[in-house]
Amino acid sequence: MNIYDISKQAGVSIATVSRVLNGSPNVKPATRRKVMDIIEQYGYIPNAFARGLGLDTMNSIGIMCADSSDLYLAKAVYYIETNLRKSGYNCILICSGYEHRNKEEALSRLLSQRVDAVIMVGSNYVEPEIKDNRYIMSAASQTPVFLLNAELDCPNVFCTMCDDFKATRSAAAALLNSGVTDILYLYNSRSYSGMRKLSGYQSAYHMSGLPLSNDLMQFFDGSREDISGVCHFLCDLREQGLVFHAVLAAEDMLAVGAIKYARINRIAIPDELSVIGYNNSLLTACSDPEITSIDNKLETLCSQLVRTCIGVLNGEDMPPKVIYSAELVHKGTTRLREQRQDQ
Amino acid sequence: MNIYDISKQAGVSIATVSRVLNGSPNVKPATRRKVMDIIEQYGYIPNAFARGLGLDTMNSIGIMCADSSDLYLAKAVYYIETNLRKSGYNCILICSGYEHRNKEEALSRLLSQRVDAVIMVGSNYVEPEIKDNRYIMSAASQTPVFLLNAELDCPNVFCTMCDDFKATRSAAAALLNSGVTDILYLYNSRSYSGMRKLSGYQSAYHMSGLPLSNDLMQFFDGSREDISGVCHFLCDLREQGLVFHAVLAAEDMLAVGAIKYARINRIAIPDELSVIGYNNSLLTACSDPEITSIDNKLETLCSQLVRTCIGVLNGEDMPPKVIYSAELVHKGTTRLREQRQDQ
DNA sequence: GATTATAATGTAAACATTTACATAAATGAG
DNA sequence: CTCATTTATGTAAATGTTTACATTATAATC
Repeated sequence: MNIYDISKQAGVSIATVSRVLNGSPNVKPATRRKVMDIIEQYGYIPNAFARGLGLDTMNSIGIMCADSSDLYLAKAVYYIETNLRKSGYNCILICSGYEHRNKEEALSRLLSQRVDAVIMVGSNYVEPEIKDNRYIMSAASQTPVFLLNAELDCPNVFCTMCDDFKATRSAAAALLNSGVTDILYLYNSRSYSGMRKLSGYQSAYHMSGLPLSNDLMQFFDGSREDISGVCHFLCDLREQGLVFHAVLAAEDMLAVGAIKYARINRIAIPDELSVIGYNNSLLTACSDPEITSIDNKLETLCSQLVRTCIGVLNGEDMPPKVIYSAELVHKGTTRLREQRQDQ
Repeated sequence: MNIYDISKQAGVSIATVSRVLNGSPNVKPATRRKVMDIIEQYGYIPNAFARGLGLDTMNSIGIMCADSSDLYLAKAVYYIETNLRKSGYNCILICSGYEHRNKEEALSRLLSQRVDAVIMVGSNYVEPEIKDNRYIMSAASQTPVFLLNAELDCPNVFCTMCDDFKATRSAAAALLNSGVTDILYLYNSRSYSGMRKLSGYQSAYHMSGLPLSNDLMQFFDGSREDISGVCHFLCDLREQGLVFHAVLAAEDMLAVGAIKYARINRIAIPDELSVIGYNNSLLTACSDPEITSIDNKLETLCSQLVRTCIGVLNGEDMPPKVIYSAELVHKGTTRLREQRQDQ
């Protein structure tokens, strides 16, 4: 069943059928009705591949993320897909994993599918080393690339992100202001944005004039689901004599691990230990007490990213970088003085 | 840049270029090398739409799920995508939401994209009423449909599922055996599988000969992220005088809510209240104590589903229904007697 | 009613592949 | 060296749309 069959049945040319199908205004209402009836009657669905060939697009957009089962990334994918679909786009999803080789492969796969755009979800797609981002720049020369939570200065690459530096600095400063001077910074990613967060933390110490020991910056090298691993990691640090009265975590799951650590060691929260997470995800609500966390406005970011994307695809002039501010959401694991808006 | 350009540069016909591209064995090694060189040199990527038109497939498979930001569904999508990609398929993801109308729309959207198969992720796609499943059956007449965690007897529909009935019955029976006779069954979905779980619970009471009050089966009508809503819901029940010494939850988030409820009311877990979740997700590890939960082998289910799918697409004869058994994973919120394997 | 402008429809080319079939080249057997 | 067989390559049709351009029908103007 193709457009010729329909045209024959309806007694019109294929051009007219095509026009009806595409809602062209230049069709006599009676003709439109006649054609529509035949289409309905036969349950005809136009061939999307032929359409793609003719128009050089199937209105599909590639979404890459390292691991869509990650709570945060999954939410991002959800928001992005939902927004794109409203504008008539379909999403091809690829979970690339965290290894460079696989990211590269995933990207080229999307390009060979001739997607209209590529959206890279997650800060892990941009590495601190420029040469590691070549593959993105090269892709961008063919197809516009949109980065969520990452920054890359390159033509045809559009970034939508939160100011992680400022957010982390602000959170650390709030802790320092409240009198906690030994904040353990716990992180699990050395991505561009991971390093920005770390810098924010360091900057808060700088600004306060307090000394910062390297021991207070700890990298947890484990799975993103291994909460008890985080807990043990902290227990080990404590046994090694490290003293800290706050944990500032680069991800909520690390903060959850810190809560467990505190409970095991009978450390009172927030009196003896403050904990701040990052992302303000569902995990913060599972814990008891609920975890103070930095909310980086994922939903806002995603809808802005999609807006930028649609704009670019419509040929509009769009800003290459949009930056939002994150917000510290106060819950039960901190007792901070009035939040100071630091510029 | 198309196949003609390449053929001209390489001094061969387009058929030969096509053969090289598709790894046909009937190409002289020297020719292959020559063509490959030109392809590399020009960075030629074959047009996927034209290929799709010629072959009537773009090797893409539609994945529908209600909400890919749901922890459990996100994991399923991840496993399925990863497995499909290994076999060379791309995934078009649509988050349909939970409403019938939108599910229907999502499905027809996938069909009009001419996917090779549709995978419906989540028990919510099959409703207890047969007429509500017409849209699936109708789709199946065009394209094979694969259901995860749902059951529908219809040609060209293939189900991969866990025996939720047995799993829930078994968990309830274990609680009853351990001496807890007032188990609150807490659920938040009336999907087919949701009702199967409920039946399992009821069956355990039946088998034990104990009476079962309707008040012990409670439907929580709220968001899947509203943990404190669950907590309040339980507090209200308690205030209304409902007595229960165990909560058997149809989803982990409900169990987390139960933990919060217990903490607020200073109810000791597991001594005064046992809690069992469902899915054995990350949430069970966030809670303290960690939550005993029914693990329905999501990873196994997903890889089996994909195996079935690939088999069907390869024209092999595949079983229309594959059922696995779930497993109760004992953690800190129960103290059960030796687990009895009930058939 | 003729002329012009506009609206509706049709024709045919273009999009870039795959593949059945035809043909040419290479290899092997006698 | 010839003929048969296998291997390699080429030709042309088929896939199902969209759309520029051509043509015809309709409406508007005088």
